[in-house]
Amino acid sequence: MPTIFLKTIKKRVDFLKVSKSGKKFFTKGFILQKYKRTVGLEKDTIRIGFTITKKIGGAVIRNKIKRRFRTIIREIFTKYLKKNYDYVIIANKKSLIMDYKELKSDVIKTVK
RNA sequence: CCAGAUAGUUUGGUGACUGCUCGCAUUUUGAGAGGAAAGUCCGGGCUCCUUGGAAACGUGAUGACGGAUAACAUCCGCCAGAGGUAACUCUAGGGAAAGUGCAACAGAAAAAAAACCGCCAUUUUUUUUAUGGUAAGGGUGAAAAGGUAUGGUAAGAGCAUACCGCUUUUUUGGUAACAAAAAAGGCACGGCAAACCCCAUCAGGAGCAAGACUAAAAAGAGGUGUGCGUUAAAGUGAGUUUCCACAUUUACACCAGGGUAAGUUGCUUGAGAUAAUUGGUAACAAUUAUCCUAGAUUAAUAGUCAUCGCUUGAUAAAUAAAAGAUUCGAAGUUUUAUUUGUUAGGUACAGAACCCGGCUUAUAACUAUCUGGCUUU
RNA sequence: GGGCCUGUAGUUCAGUUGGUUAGAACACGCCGCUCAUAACGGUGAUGUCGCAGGUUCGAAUCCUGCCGGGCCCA
Repeated sequence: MPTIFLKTIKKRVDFLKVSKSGKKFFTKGFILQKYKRTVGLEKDTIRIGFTITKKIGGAVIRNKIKRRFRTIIREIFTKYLKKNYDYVIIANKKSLIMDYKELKSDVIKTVK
């Protein structure tokens, strides 16, 4: 079993690729997009990105949402996430009010 | 106790588990958001345009006076005006006697005055009408060419006098704005310059996505046409024009072709912070000592849970004071204050992005001093 | 991060420079025409001029500060 690497998506092009050709899952707090990469440049890595628009709030609120999602992913990625996949989470306004445990269970459901 | 004014401080703590960025370094240790980091409204540093010097015009900004500062539209002091019972606050606060312009409607008249209703005189004479005097009163308007009182007059009027205001001059105080006093002038000189403008002072433009380097690729050094020899051409500085100076020999136009955003650097030691002393009313300056205090780039500085603070409301108990009823007294009742427990909330505004000095806006809690009012002694 | 533009009826725009009346078209309401609808004709309403201060006798317009919307950079 090779070790799994976690990386973040940083380029705009990658985000567009995921949103165009990936599968979408909707929940109360966020939208998840999933896409399997064909190029084998980075083997055995999971890449994840976050999209939080300016409509949701100021910089403080956006940062807080991002941190919460990041910790959730860090806790669960070894168990649930598949390698060679790209994930993008688009956050909603409700994700700020929602409970941490509730949000975590939602993420696990959609990732499967 | 209530209401207000000014100045300042802080930005919750502890623990557990799981984590992020940078530096040293090689497995551990050190550091890690703000008073506004915000808005991008001003002023600088820094970089490029770029390898010079000056003048005129134009454009923009600022505007009492004196200082502080690298600089400013900032700050300090002071003056004037306005607001407030007061503490205190606010003011784009030069020039309307250089010129041009504006003032709808109303009103007789909106600026070298003029006369609608009036008032008065003369003529006529019951009145009307006409001519002249007048600007007290009425009316219009945001604004009507000093105000009040007395005298004076045909009626009136700075026509005269007193006080106030205004203008000019002198003296005194002050660095100055300005203030005070005295004398003179009978008043000639209304408002708007955040209308054009005039005066004084200042200002080149663009911005760290500036700019520099590395790698890759392509080009440079490809083609065609036109003009061409020191008298000239075009260039160097920015908005325009002109003058001087400078260095250069090819210059200009068109066609064809390439590149589509990688990395490093700029990047954090600076008009730096803290403390003391000295000078200054103060802003601030000088000297000495100590300290190094974020550098990300889908963008770190935290997430979850527990608990303790702080604070608001509800509720229960205890203690203290007051009230009226009953009255020998106590318990009990109501109100207020304090303490303790339980429970439900709240714990702001908000996240560095090259760096500083301000301004403006958003906001939680606390402290000190001062002012006014109420109550008690 | 930096630079720039723009906000007026329900919608699309005039008016702003140069201060004293807020307008046009479409849409909307009512009436007429029609057996009925549309079209057509008549008529009517519609605005804190993005918000808050200041200058002025007077501000959509001039000045200052906020708020919203949009664009650009290598």
